[in-house]
This record gives sequence, structure tokens and C-alpha cells, in this order.
Amino acid sequence: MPKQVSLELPLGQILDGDCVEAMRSIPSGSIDLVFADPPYNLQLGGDLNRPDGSHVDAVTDHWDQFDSFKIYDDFTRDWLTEAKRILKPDGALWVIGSYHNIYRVGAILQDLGFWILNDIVWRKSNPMPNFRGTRFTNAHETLLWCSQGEKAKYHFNYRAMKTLNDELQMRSDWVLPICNGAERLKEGGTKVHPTQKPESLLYRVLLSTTEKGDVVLDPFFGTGTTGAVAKRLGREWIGCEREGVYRNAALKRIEKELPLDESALTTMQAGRSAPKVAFGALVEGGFIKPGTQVFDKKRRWMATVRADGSLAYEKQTGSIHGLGKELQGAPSCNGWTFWHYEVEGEAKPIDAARQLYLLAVED
Amino acid sequence: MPKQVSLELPLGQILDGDCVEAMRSIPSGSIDLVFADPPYNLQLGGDLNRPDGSHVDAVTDHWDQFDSFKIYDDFTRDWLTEAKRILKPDGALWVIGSYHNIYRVGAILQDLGFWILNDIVWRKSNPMPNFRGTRFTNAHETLLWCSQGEKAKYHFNYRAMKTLNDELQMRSDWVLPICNGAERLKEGGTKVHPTQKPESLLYRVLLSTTEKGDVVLDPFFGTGTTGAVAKRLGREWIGCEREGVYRNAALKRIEKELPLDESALTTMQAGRSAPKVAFGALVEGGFIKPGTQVFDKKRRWMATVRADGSLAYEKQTGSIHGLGKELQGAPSCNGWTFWHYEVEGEAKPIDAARQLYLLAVED
DNA sequence: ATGTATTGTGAATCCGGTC
DNA sequence: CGACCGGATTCACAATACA
Repeated sequence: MPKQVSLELPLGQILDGDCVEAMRSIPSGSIDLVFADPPYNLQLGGDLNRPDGSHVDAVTDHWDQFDSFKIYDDFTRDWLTEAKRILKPDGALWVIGSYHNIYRVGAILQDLGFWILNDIVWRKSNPMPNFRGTRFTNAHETLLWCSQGEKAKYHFNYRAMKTLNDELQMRSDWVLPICNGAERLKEGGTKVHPTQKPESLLYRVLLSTTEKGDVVLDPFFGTGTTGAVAKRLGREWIGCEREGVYRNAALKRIEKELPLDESALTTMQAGRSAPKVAFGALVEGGFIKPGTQVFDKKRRWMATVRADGSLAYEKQTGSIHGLGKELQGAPSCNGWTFWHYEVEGEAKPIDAARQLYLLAVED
Repeated sequence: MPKQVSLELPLGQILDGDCVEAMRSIPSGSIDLVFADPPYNLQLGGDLNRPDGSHVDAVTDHWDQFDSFKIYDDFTRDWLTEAKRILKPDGALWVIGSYHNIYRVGAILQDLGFWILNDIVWRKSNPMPNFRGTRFTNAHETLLWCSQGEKAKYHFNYRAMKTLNDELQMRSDWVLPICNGAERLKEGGTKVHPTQKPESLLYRVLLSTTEKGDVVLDPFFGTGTTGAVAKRLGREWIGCEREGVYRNAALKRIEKELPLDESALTTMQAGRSAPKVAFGALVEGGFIKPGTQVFDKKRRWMATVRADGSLAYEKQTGSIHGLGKELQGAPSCNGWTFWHYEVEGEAKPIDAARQLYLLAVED
């Protein structure tokens, strides 16, 4: 069923000017997700040099300058209030920040009624060191994921995250590299934006908490990482950005971005919206051969796959779920994750075979 | 020089009662470190309790989320204010919390003038999974490390942390297991305290930001992890705890704890307390002879060591650092690694001579 | 071409004592 | 308060240069 999207929304556009003003033009309850990367209010001292004497190119842009906590708080309350208004009742908010600002942002969004679902730690695999040896290496940033309120509904693609994380629940700490290399936008050798976020971060945010066709708004659009990843993942996007240089760079960048095709998107959500698969279909299709030995993680029980998709353990037989439940004496059992089989010398849950099956069936 | 410790301080004692009241008995500016693990029992649905444990009558009072935040904020401001008062000007505060309370705590301590030095992520290696599959696995908690203010001094054992981390700077994300096994205090098979922190966490906190003999106060002492680790590391401790059960368990536990001996403690700080060495002392001691030719790695400049420990290059003279800085036109220069000299036909940084000097001085 | 050494750089609240 | 100066201080990658 196609999503019903208001025709009034400026989809695929970057609104010029202050983000609070820009958001005022958006109808209430019309946005599925707001992702915001507001200024961090760094308040740096003098220059900083590396031990080898080279100079550190710091964030000294005027947009990161605030005179006091009060001014920063007022600014934060303003844009969060508009964000809350334009979000659908089951919409969600993401904010990223560092210790300089995230505690203020977090407290204010709680005051406004947002409900924190998780705080996520982006653990940088390659952070800038602490050159002077005066503190711990500042090696992470924090993201807050919030619903509209304590009782509000929200969307979480549990299966997609679990698949992405090699069949383990996705944790609240994400290890991702910072944005550099070919991905980092440069103009004449210098970076276009001082704090461009990695696409992998947005990829995970959008894949976990939006559906295909959802509308994502980014009030601090910068060079458009949110827009680029949204387009790739088949989500609609709206940006707000005051700086013309950033707007132009973002439009050029998103123009070049190609959406993933339908099948890839469907695959990523496999398990969640995919039809139920009978274990027997895998056997039938040759993905698991009859006679295969399957076992639980601790190898307490080793059962045999039979041609009809049932399992046999000594005198007992049953479905993958039923036999797992019986053997453990448990009230229930997810056979897909309980039973494992050997693939190239490695024990994998039979759910891995289901993923292969789904991939093949898509075509 | 031995630390001057006020004789009035209740060292090695657990103060009974409310922590704000208890802290009032502590003189101002007398504590080196406050470590706090405050409660965050914003009851989510069902009964509502104040942080002090008293029950909120939902019939007579109209309670909503705003009210419960307000109560928690007031409570937080109260104990943080007392903590700030009793801390020395160069003292430090640590607070641990989860997303339920840490954003409120962080904003309030900033409002009170505390200066955040780092936020630390305790990444749990074995967190409780999210059983319902509705969110990301909540796999971390957050610690805030703060000085008394923006310009305030503080203590950081950089070398000890680097040693602990296999000669790499310690990062702001710490991977540590949760507290269970033999370390977890139990009474008749059930855990004594619901949120006992692992000793490894306190070990790192105390080792990084206190010196031997420092006084550590924990306003929410619980079963005394802070006290146990403080005793082990040769730090003094004071606790506050309302619950008699916890107080008794903590006293029994700390009683059994054995302090590390002097040599172990000293070793762990090796390198940190090493005295600064003037280049002149090496010349004076004969480790570098006056007239020695020193040069940079690429042999662009060759300077001469003079009898007073200064260097001469053509018409220019200066310290090892200053001359290196001038010649390169760099903002700063570490002369120890910039300048080299010939030892047995091999170019070595003059820092090698410093090492020899230090070895000789040790004895 | 392929491998090795060197150089560059990233949201950073980044020195301390003396005069 | 500022100026001055001695001394201490970096990790993971990517890009470039060179063998």
C-alpha cells in the first residue's frame, strides 16, 4: 500500500534560512522522522597544535558560537518545539551531539515531552587524539532517539538491525569510522563542511526507524548526508540550511546519488515484513539437505534434519520450534535461532539459511 | 610531602541518613573527589516514588511527567550543590547514570558551574538483551567527569591510563563487564544491591583522577564499591548511605579488602611523576659533551651544544625547544625528539641521552 | 604494477610556573 | 591580569611519494 503523502510538503528541497522559520511552513503532524545535527557550542580556547607542530583545523565557524548556556538553551527549545509540532504522532526524533551540548538538548527535549527510547553511542574507530595528554581521548558522540511521548507509538525495524548485526541484537553502541576519504566533500583540497557526518551513521538511523517512502526532515542539513542516504534508501527528504555554500554542495551531491533498487530494499527488511517461511521449504529447495546435523549453541543436543523438514533427536521428533521447546523444557523456542548447522567449519543459526532462501525467492 | 588531611573528616566511615544532610557535616573545600551513582527511579507507570523513597499520593496530587522531572531536578540540584561546596578547588566530580537521568544531571551540573572534562561511556560487554525486540539493546551507561569550573585545575594521571591501555591513550569509551560472579554481593542467593557497580570501573576512575592519600566521598555508597577500591588503592574514603542493609554489607566487604602495597601503587604511576629534566643537566653531567653536533632528522640544520645547555646555529642560539621552533618556523617544537646526535655511528634523538640520565639518577 | 615509507588530518571545550 | 618561556604531547586511516 503506497504511503499517503501531503502534496504540500517540499519534498527533495532545501529550505533557505533559519530552521525554525523554515519549519513553520511545514504542516503539523506531517513528518515521519526528524534527524538533527545542531551546532555543538564548542567554546574552544586558543590554537591547538599537534606534537609535531602542525596546526589543528578546528571548528571556528560563527554558527557554532553562543554566548551562554541560556542562549543555547533558548535556541534548542525553539527548534525542538517546531520539530515536535511537525512530527506525526508516531514520528520520531534523532539528535546527535557531544558532551558540550547533548546534556542540555536531552534535558530540554524531555521537558518538551519527547520520550527517550535509546541513547546511542557512536564510537569512532579513528577519533582525533588528545594531543596534550590532559584528558581521555574524546572518542565518541551521542545520539538520542525519541518518540513523541511516553505512550506514543514508534517504528523500529528490529529484524533489519539484527540482520545488519550478524544475527545479534543491535546494541546501543555503534562502532563506525569518521567521515573522510572519498566520501568527504572537498573543494580545492579543503573540506566543504567542518563536521560532515559519515553516511554509515545515517544509513543505520534511517534503516532502523523509518519505512520506505517515509518523509525525513533535517533542520541542520549541512552538506546533505541525510538527504543522500534518504534518497538511496527510498525515503523522501526535506532539508533546512542557511549557508548557500552548503546548500549548493548538498544539491550537487544528492543529484548524483542513486536509489537502491526495490529488491535490495526489500531484502534489508527481510524477516520483518517477509512472508513466514516453513523450514520444510528450505529442505525442499535444497538450502538444507536432509540428513544435516543441527545442534544448539552449546551442542547439548544434536538432531537430524528429515526430508519433510522435521527434526529427529533419539526417539523424539518434531518441528524446529517444537523439538527445541521439548528438549529445553522451555515454554517456547525460536527454532531458527536455537538450531545451528556447520557452514565452512563454522556454526551458524539455521536462520542464515532462511536469509539465503529469501534472497533466492525474491527473484 | 604527605597530604594534609583535616582531622575532622570522618574517614573510613559511612554516614547514616540523607546524603545532603550528611554532606553538610563535611567542611567546605576538603574533599578531593566525589563519585556519585545517584538513583534514577523515575517510576515509569504504576506507583511514583520520590528519589528519597517516599511515596507520592497520586490521588491527592496531580502528578505528571513534568512534576516528576521537577522533583528529580530539585533533588539533583541539592546534592550537587553540597558536593560542589565540599570539593577542593582542584577537586573533581564523577557521576554515573543512564539515559533516564544523565541528561538532567548533566545540564544541572553545568548550570552549577561544574565543567565537563569528558563524558565516559561504560560499554557493557555482557548487557541484558532487549527481550521484546522493541529497541536497541541498552548496552552502556554514561559517566561525567567534571572539574570545579572552566578555569579550575584538576588531576589526570595520563601516564597511568596510557600504561593501563597498552601504551595507547585511554579513550572515552571503556569496555568492562557488568558486576557478577564472585564479586557480586549476595545474601542467601539473592543480590544485596540491585545496581552494584563493577570494581574495575571504580578502579579506573580512582586511578585516573586521584592520588594516593586523596579523600574520596561517595554520597550514594550502596554496598561500598567505591570504598573497597579506594582502600585497595591507598585512597581515603567517606560514604553516605540511608539503608542499614547496604551499610552493613559495605562495612563487612571493605573490612576484608587489602590495600595494595606501596611498590605496586608506585609502579602503576611510573612515568607520570618522573621529574622534568633540563637539557643543561645532561651537559653538566657529561651525558652530552659541549661541542657535540646535533641535527634534525633530515639534517637540514646542524647545531652545536654549548656549555650552558643552549644550542648555536650560525648566528642563532636558544634552548633545544626554542631553536628548533625558530628554525622550522613552527608554533612549537619538542627539542628532545627534534634534535639528534651520533652514537656509535648512528643518529639518535637526544631523548635517548635523557633516558640514560634518568636511569643514572634513579639509583 | 606492487609494496613500503612518508605525510596529512579529523566536532578538541588540550600547559604551567614565573615575573 | 598578561607576557614569556621551558617542557611535554598523537591514533587511525587515507593519500602521496618512492623504491
